[in-house]
Amino acid sequence: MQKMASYFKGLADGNRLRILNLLFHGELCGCDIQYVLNVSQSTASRHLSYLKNAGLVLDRRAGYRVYYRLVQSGDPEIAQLFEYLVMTLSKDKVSKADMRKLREAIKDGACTVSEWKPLSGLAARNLQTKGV
Amino acid sequence: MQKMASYFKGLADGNRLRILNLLFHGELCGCDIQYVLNVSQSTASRHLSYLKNAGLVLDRRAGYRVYYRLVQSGDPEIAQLFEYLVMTLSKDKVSKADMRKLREAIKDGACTVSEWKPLSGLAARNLQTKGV
DNA sequence: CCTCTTTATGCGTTTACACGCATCGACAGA
DNA sequence: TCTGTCGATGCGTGTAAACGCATAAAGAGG
Repeated sequence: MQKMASYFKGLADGNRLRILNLLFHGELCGCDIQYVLNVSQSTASRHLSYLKNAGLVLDRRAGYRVYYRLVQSGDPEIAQLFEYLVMTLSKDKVSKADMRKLREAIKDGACTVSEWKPLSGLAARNLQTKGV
Repeated sequence: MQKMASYFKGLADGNRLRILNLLFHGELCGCDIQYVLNVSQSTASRHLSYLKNAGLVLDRRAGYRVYYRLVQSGDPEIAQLFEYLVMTLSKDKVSKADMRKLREAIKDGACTVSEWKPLSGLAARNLQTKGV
């Protein structure tokens, strides 16, 4: 019961739902998530922290990046929850826009799924985000 | 997206999950919910309020009681969410205990589903709850 | 060692819960 | 109208969350 509440606490925020929606696409590093959501770095990091603590997301360090991924169905309850989320979020307007933005970013050289071209599009995008 | 987050906010608390679990049984008045959860009256009332505002629960006044029920699938997203909850909560230890307590209460004369025996077991239970 | 990129965290501010106590308001029945 | 039962709400307290800014920490690569 407390575990269930913890899962739902993790989902009880628009930004975190957007993050999960992106992670259904696959493993992502923090900077790409920050870029798509267009929030401050600390906000992105903290939301990822909450998702980890809620037991919904795992992370993995690779160099100076950290890659985040969904917990892989240790729990049947989580697996079914993710099924529900995929089904529901896929119809959402914001989710669709985020996915488009993510695909664009990947095409331009984001650092997804460990096969990133280092420091190509990313640095430029960060400058852009900061309005420089 | 914001609507989804609102639903999950409604579910992000153990007591509210317990309430929803009870409401899967059917319409219930506030006093019975308070009795089963064994929380203060204000706590029960406020949680019911949150569930209403989250768009998960409806209420109906009948005399000096208010009956609460689940929103009936106006939204396919809610219907599927409830399906998930029924499936998941039914396996939970606390949920099972609550359901047992509710059935006992109904047998003893609680005011469920509009066919209540007025003021029989209920007043006694309230005194009991208050430790008198 | 120094610098750059990425991520985590301390700080302050604001808002939202969570809880019980006490009280008010709504209603039914005498 | 008076009383009893229910439910909502104002109040105070304590905790947690959300956000950005600034800074530290981790790692890569000169």
